[in-house]
Amino acid sequence: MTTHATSRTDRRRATEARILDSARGLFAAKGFDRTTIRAVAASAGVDPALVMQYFGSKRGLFTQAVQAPSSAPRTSEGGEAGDGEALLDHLLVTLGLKLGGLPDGTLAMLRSMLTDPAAADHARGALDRQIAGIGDALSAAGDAELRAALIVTTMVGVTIGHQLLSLTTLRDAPADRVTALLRPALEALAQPPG
Amino acid sequence: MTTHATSRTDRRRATEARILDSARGLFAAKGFDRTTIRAVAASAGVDPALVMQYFGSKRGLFTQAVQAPSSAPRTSEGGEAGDGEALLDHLLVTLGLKLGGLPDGTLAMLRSMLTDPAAADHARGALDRQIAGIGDALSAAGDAELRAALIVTTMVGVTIGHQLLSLTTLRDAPADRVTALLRPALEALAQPPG
DNA sequence: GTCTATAACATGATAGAC
DNA sequence: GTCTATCATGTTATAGAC
Repeated sequence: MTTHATSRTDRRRATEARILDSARGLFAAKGFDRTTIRAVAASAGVDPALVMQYFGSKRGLFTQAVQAPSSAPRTSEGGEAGDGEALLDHLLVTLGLKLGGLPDGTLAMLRSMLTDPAAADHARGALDRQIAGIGDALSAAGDAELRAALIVTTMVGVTIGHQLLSLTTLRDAPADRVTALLRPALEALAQPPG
Repeated sequence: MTTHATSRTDRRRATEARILDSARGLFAAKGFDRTTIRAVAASAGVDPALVMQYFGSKRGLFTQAVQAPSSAPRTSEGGEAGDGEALLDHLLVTLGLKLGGLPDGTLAMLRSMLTDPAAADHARGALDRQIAGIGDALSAAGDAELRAALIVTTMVGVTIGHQLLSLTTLRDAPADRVTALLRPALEALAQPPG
């Protein structure tokens, strides 16, 4: 009778994943401070102490939850090759996906980054890296990195307005219309001044 | 001996203002959740109970703190007249001021709006109103309001990246260079597509 | 291995002495 | 009017029973 279809460590991994899913969802919806271990445990159907046993602390749970691979598309952390035109296409496609719905891990970080210093550090690092990558691709003239920063912050602003604030005008606008209107603006930022 | 230079109600108003100033600063720096009544009272040099006596609740304190006139320039909640060109100038000047330093009341709202539902409602209302105003000024073709929303969210994103996240590239960039680079992008958003 | 019980602490709010 | 003392609650985290 020791041959079960699900071994002990399998079950352990399963509940661990269930806890991480619940945590991601709650962190994304309410942010770090307002998400309690109790609520995560209840949502996952386990005891609060078990969450602590597995992840050590609330911060550890948050870190693992936002970094976990989960089952969602990556957020373009890969090759930033090609010329400016291809780069813009890539950015707009990425933004289109973002507007369609961001993975909970990213939402959790976005929501917490203004009030939780650790999340702020994490977000700052990720955005700075993205800015550096785009800045390299825009290496044409001076101010390339500053222009890259404005491109990134623009997309962050639109994403926040749409996903986290639900601004009425943005909420029910089709994603492709948003990207179409945004394209000339990003092109202007991608081009060197003068 | 009843003729003091500062009457009783004068002193009351003075300490009330001091409490509001401390609250604004802390709410701006740490957000609603992580700002405690005790910390506000300590910063203002009064007893925590006095803060409750004056403002009833933490929420009441927050509301009065962010809405208080304070001694800072208004955030362009006034006449949105003129043609598109003048509007853009106005927006860029406003953004330039924002980059120079936002009033604590506005910072407090920006910082808390992603995690505190009440602050989110307040911010959504203010931004929706601003979008409607700009949308009227852009009444040229269709999508005017959506383009206005993108203009506003762009500025919000840049402001957050600069003031709240301190993205390294944006932090030490001169404000006038930022506005100069941003102008063509906002112009592109202000113009009807086609 | 899992959960009950509780420790240890911080917070917002209240009541009552001075 | 101002502050001391406290309540009631909710939090993370720990120890020990099952």
